[in-house]
Amino acid sequence: MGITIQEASRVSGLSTHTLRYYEQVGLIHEVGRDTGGRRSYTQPDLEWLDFLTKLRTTGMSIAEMCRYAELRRRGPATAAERRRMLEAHRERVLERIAQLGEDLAVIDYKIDLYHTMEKS
Amino acid sequence: MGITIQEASRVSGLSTHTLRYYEQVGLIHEVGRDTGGRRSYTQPDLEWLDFLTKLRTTGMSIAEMCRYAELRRRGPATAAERRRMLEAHRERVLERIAQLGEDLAVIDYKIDLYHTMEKS
DNA sequence: CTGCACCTTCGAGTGCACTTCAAGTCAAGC
DNA sequence: GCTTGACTTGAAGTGCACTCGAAGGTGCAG
Repeated sequence: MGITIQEASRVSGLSTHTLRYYEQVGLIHEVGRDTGGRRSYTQPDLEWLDFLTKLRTTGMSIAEMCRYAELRRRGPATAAERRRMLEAHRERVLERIAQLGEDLAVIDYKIDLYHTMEKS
Repeated sequence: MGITIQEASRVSGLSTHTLRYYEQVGLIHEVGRDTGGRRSYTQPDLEWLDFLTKLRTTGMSIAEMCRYAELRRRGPATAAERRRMLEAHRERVLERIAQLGEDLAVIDYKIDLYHTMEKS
C-alpha cells in the first residue's frame, strides 16, 4: 500500500538512516510495516515528513519538533497550543531573516571594497 | 594598550572560551599579550571579530573562515581570492534567505489553518 | 536453492562548534 | 606574605543531529 524506505528517502530528500532516526525519536509515529516487517510509507507520512523538513530547515530543533509531533498525536484538543508553537517559531524565523539581511549588507559592503581595491 | 579578554567578550558577544578557541584554530592571529602573558585585544582585533561573527551567523563554517583568515594574513595579493570567497558566500546566504521565505510561507499557511479551525 | 541486495534493530561512532576541566601563573587587596 | 580571583595552557568533554556498523531476516533472479 505504501512505498519503501528507499523511495521515501528519494521523495523526502532525507536519508534512510535519518528516516529511521526520526521514527525512533518519535517525530513520525508508527510507520506501517509490510508482511516482512519492512517500513511502508503512506502519502500522509510523506506530507508530514515534508512539513517536518520545513520546520527543520527553518531551524527548529529536533526536541521542539518532537513536542509538536506529540501534541499532534494527542489530537484536535491541542490545536491552539500547536498554533502558538508555530507562531513563536514564525517570529524566530522572521528575526533570522532580518539578521541575515543585515549581515549580508556588511558582506556586500566588503565585496565592494575589494572591487574598489582591485580597480585602483 | 588593548582590552582584556573579559572586556573583549562583552564587546564582541563571544564567550572568553570562544575567543581563546578562535585564536587556537587560527581565526584571529597572534593576539598581543601584556607583561603577565595575558591577552590584550586591540580595536582592529575587535573589528575583525565583528566581521568573523557576521560570517559565522550567516552560516560560514569555522573551516572556511580559517581559509579566509589565512588569505587575509598573506596580504593584498590574495584580495581577489578573498573577494571570490565572499561572493560565493553571498550567493549561499541569498539562497538561504529565499529558502527561509518559502518555508515561512508554508508555516504561515499552517497557522492560518489553525485559526480557521479554532473559529469554526 | 542459492546468491545477493536490501531490509530490520540496537548501539556505537562522527563532525561540528564550542565548553569545561585541570593545573599552574600572576597581580591586587588585606 | 597570603589569599583571592582572573588569567594562562593543553586536553578532554558536551550536545546536537545525524551516520554507520554488526548481526541477522526477507524476497526475488538465475
